[in-house]
Amino acid sequence: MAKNCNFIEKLRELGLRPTKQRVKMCEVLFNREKTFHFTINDLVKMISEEMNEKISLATVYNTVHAFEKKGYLKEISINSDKSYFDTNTSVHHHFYDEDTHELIDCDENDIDPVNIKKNITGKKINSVEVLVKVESDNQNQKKFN
Amino acid sequence: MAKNCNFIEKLRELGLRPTKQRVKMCEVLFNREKTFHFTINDLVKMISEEMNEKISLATVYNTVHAFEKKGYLKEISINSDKSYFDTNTSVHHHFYDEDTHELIDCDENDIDPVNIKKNITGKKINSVEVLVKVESDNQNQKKFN
DNA sequence: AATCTACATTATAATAATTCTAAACTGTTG
DNA sequence: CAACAGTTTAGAATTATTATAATGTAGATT
Repeated sequence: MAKNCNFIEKLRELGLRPTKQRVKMCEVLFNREKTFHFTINDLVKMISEEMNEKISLATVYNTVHAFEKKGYLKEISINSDKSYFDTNTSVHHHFYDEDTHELIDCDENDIDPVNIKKNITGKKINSVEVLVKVESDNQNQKKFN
Repeated sequence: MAKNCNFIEKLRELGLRPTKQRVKMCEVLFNREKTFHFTINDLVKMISEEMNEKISLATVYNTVHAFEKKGYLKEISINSDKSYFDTNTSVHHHFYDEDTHELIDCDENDIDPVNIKKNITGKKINSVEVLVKVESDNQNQKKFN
């Protein structure tokens, strides 16, 4: 769909210099049909699979945070040892599969809007996130220990 | 309220040896009117303030996880660099103050139950958590930069 | 096109949270 | 009270992330 030159233009619009590392990361992150979730580690793997040259880990962190600050990535809250990011930056909720550690988007229609009747005085709401933790439902399959 | 001997008895019931470290941690965590939130760091500080002897960091981690596994502590999801725990293990939601990094219980009546209309097939729901991120609402107070 | 400069990248070190390890210690059981 | 399994401990190891400081480069200026 979008070609490199588009990313170059887009980066410039955002006030980010279109370095080859950033353009590459745009391709990996945004040049696809569907949005997806990833950890920094996932992303490093994806990049190295699609590339002969390597992008430094520090650059991956820097660029992910730059894209996040510009609103093109969203960090997702999971109590875990690592951060998850989402290329879907719209307001939506998640299932988290505790078996596979996979993060899955909730369809907008699958969870009714959360009704917050009372907020904390003097504070404004920045975001409302629902995290539904799920696990395989194998009643038959007993664990050995 | 509950005295040491009660904690000793309680620990034994749970199949946890009532070592002096565990009893001490019970006092710090559960011997109070209100439930509260803490990080491991907070807890270590609380313990050292109330004690002449120290409890090893590894033991604090071990014991917190033991209590969590037994269902007397709950880990709370916040995208952050550290884990938050809650001595309130009932189903309830949270406000997270992004200014102060404070975690505040939602009153049960302040958020309507979350209605999940469609789950993932073959999976059972372990938990549903709402996290409402808030920030001070000072329209008047402009930021310099 | 050569030069300049602020912004970027990089390898590496540093930090922080957490887990692992293996030795020493201690409730509990017989 | 002896024995053993479960615990604690200090410190090392691991993992995720951020900081540092030298080098590289995009884009403006000459």
